[in-house]
Amino acid sequence: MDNLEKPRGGRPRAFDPDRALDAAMHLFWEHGYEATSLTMLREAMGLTPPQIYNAFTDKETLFRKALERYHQTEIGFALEALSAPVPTGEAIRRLLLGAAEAYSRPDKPGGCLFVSGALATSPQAQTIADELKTYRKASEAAIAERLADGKAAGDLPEELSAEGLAKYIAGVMNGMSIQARDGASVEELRAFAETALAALPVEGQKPRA
Amino acid sequence: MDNLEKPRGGRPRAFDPDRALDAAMHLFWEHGYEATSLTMLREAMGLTPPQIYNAFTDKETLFRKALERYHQTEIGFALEALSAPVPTGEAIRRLLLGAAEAYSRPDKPGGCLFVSGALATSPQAQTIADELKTYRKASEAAIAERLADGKAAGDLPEELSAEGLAKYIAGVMNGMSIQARDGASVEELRAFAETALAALPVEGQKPRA
DNA sequence: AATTATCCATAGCGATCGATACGAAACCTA
DNA sequence: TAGGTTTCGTATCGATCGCTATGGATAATT
Repeated sequence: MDNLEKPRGGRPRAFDPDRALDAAMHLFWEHGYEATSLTMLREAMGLTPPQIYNAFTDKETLFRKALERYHQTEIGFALEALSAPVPTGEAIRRLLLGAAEAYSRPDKPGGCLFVSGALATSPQAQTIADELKTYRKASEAAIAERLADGKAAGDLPEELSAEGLAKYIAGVMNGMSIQARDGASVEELRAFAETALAALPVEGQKPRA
Repeated sequence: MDNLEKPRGGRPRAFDPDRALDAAMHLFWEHGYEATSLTMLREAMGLTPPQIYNAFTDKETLFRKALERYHQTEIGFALEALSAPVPTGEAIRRLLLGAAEAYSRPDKPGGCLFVSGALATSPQAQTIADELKTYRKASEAAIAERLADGKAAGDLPEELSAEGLAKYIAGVMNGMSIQARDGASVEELRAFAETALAALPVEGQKPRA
């Protein structure tokens, strides 16, 4: 962490890098990497260009740090759901319902930054698109691992493909992200999640109905 | 259609507008609206800027015509599936399996133009993003209508929400679009579709297995 | 052949993009 | 207090963005 190891001397920063990064993250979340201009970042972060470049190197590095911050502050529900000591079906249920909440917060941009941050880009930003794909693939892999554990625990049928089902669950979350961006409410996303859960090969502890 | 009513006189076009529009469509499909520059369009369409602007007015109009062309030439499977004289479950099945094919053609960009064309944009391109959202909402509405017909025909339980299930199916297709963009094969997308179909409240005519 | 209309190619428009040069200001160490 | 280091604010940089002015070329119409 750069902002922890103050080397020595020099004029102190006149702003809080974490607050600035937070503003940048929300802007990237809303408009994506390429469509977010330095002018927009300047206004949202309340900084001058040299302040931004001195603290975050360049736009690409700023975006990557925004990704890290998003991962740490906005989608903890995922790791929580996948690591909770509950049956596999319940874990996936918490994952999808958590996404329903996280993708439709009123004070946040809709959907997931990992999806809307850079889906279609210019050739110059291909590395950014690849980075986001890596994040999405990592999520999918984490789900697959949880499902494999579920198979080992007897929660899921032995003949099931953990990778295949993980692709479905990750894809459902991506679809929820698009629906959220189209204005779906948290209730609609929850209903979406419940419907998606019906496809799981587990004896669903159905919602109280 | 402008290209049908030749008014009279004048020097004839030295290019085929439909071929040029096709090249533009594929470029927008791959890179999205904003990230596709006029330079890229020039090279792909084999035209000079004045030729493009004379034939298609401006970049935004060109994109809108590309959307129409995409709708007409690339996703006929959807209307076909929804209007086929088959039970509702089979219609949705054809819809999702058709999407699996259409989103992973080797000679085409992955996914759906209506999703990747403009998901996160600059404020200047908000109208374009809204236009794409309108297309997505229209697809969802078409599915909801087919589901309502299915309820009337007794294919689906009466207490089911056609709109809610349509949101799920449309969202699943959006999710498949993202997965296709991440390199999912047609087989993986078909498996995705089959899993998603298991959530439908119909006696599934399961795949021959 | 003369007129009119449309398209072609060359060149370049103003605006915005991401990123910086510069020198003054503000802190620490010695 | 002097030296060293970092950030500050101001003013831009060259490149690319979408787009167009201009004038010659090629057709149908009269």
